[in-house]
Amino acid sequence: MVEKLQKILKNALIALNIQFEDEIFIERSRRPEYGHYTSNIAMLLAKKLCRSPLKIAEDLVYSIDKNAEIIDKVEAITPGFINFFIAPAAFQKIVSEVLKDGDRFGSSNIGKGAKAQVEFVSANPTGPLTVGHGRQAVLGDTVARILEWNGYDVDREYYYNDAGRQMRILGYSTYIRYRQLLGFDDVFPDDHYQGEYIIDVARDIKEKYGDQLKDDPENNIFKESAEMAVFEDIKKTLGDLDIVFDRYYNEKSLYDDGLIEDVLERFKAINATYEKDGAIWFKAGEYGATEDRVLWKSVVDEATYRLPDIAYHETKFKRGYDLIVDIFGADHHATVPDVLAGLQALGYSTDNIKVLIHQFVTLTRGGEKVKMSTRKANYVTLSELMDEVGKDVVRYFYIMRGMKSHLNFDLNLAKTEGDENPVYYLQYAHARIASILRNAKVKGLTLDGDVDLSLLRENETIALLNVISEFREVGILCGQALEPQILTTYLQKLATAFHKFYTVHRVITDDFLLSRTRLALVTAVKIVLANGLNLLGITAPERM
RNA sequence: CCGCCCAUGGCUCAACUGGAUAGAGCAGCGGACUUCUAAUCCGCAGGUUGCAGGUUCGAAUCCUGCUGGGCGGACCA
Repeated sequence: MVEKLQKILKNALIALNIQFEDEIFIERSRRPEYGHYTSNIAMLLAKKLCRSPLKIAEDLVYSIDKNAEIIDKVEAITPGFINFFIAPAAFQKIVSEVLKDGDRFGSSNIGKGAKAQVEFVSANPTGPLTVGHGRQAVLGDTVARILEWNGYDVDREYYYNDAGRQMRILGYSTYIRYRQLLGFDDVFPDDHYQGEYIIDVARDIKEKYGDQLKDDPENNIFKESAEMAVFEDIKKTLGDLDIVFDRYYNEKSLYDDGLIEDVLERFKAINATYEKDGAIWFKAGEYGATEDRVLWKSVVDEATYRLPDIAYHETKFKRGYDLIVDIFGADHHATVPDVLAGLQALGYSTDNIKVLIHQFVTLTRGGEKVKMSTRKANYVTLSELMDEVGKDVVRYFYIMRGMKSHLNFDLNLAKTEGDENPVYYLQYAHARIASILRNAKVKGLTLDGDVDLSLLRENETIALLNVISEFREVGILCGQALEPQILTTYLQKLATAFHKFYTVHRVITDDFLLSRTRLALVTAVKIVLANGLNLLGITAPERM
């Protein structure tokens, strides 16, 4: 639709002999009086042509091909908008398009099969995922789904490090729990991991090894068992959210493959490093970052996290990804310029890296903040949240706000099954249609047979068709902006348009032709709702 | 001290390269179920878009300076 209008305007410009190279901007009108689509092109041209925008708009309207079948009416309005009123027939056609494309309706091929990678969660396996990780998990997976929907070949990747200090603490925490289970009255250090899950791991070790390891805190079994248990738990939680990673990338392999050393040597070779205070610094400032950074420590003979981060990101290029999406929490945003600077130093263009930074989550219960501390046992885990409110609500709540906003996750609201909960509003629309289809079937009414789409002409019906036709644009916009929240806003709009239609018009009546035609309409709505919900990883129920 | 993000009705949030009269939901008040699901719909009320300037035909959106909040600025990740 937009393309057609652009073409119509383009022809009008040519007819008036006006030069305009950029893409002609067409947007949905805000109000019904302004028609269905609007262009501000006359106002953009006003300065260049030194003429009143309204005059230009009027000229354009005059030159527009009135015979174009999709247009009912075109108006030029002060201060210079051109408003298009679309012919009902153009909207009505959308029904058959939806029915034809089915679960692919709205998808696009703007990705053209390019390889994309989305890296997210990337939490080290020291404990269960928290509600904080949840936002990133759902955001990342939804972005991945949206990219797939737009024709990208997407890999989901989880990057982790099981070699650091935190992991040693995890191992030692397990060891102490093990000792305690053996009856020793060891004191559990305050700053160690106090979660229940550690005790379970310790119990398993005790069952297998008895007290053989009681004086062997360095034994890898503690760390490895804990890590394995934690990872199983993380994967299960993610699986419950319908999130499956294609790859878990261990930082350690960067060392094993010699990539850390390799990157460092190349930095040195191009003189991008220098020594100061016994440490090796990277001239990040020369490559777009604000400050130089230490790459190799002097106090201990090891790299800082920045070096493996850079080496890791280089593998993404080497592995042939055309689009690289990183999802970070606000607490990691400071590392972004360093990684980008590193890649630039290595000679890569960072244009194809999109870094999405999301703000934090606060959990509230009845208006009161739920406090969270990672090491203490008093945080709410993602899996507990799932148990409490279910996958659909969790996914929806995480995605319904823009990622730049702080997310207020209201447990009470999430738990209500009533009208306050926005998830059910969408699902209810879908279930309601399913119910209509069941009733139709009982009465022997199916889509087999003639329909007359021109019967779809009441205000509520046209409004509904208009929203359906917007779905493709929304999908593409989401794919470009990588902002899933656009989709939730749209689906609310679609559900509203349907509910309004439903209260005014009956689908199943004695008029067979009209009934079958409306049945086609609501089936189309059902398909679009299901496609949208599926993109969000939310189930589209047949009954509620 | 420096950097990034945020501030929109009582609450939670929208607003698509800067567009027309800033929109929803919840909470409040008043209506609509003998008809395909009332988890719905309709109506009323609610706003100086944090403050002060600037840019222009036009600003919630862009720029500058404040105020208030979140997160960072480690040889922690």
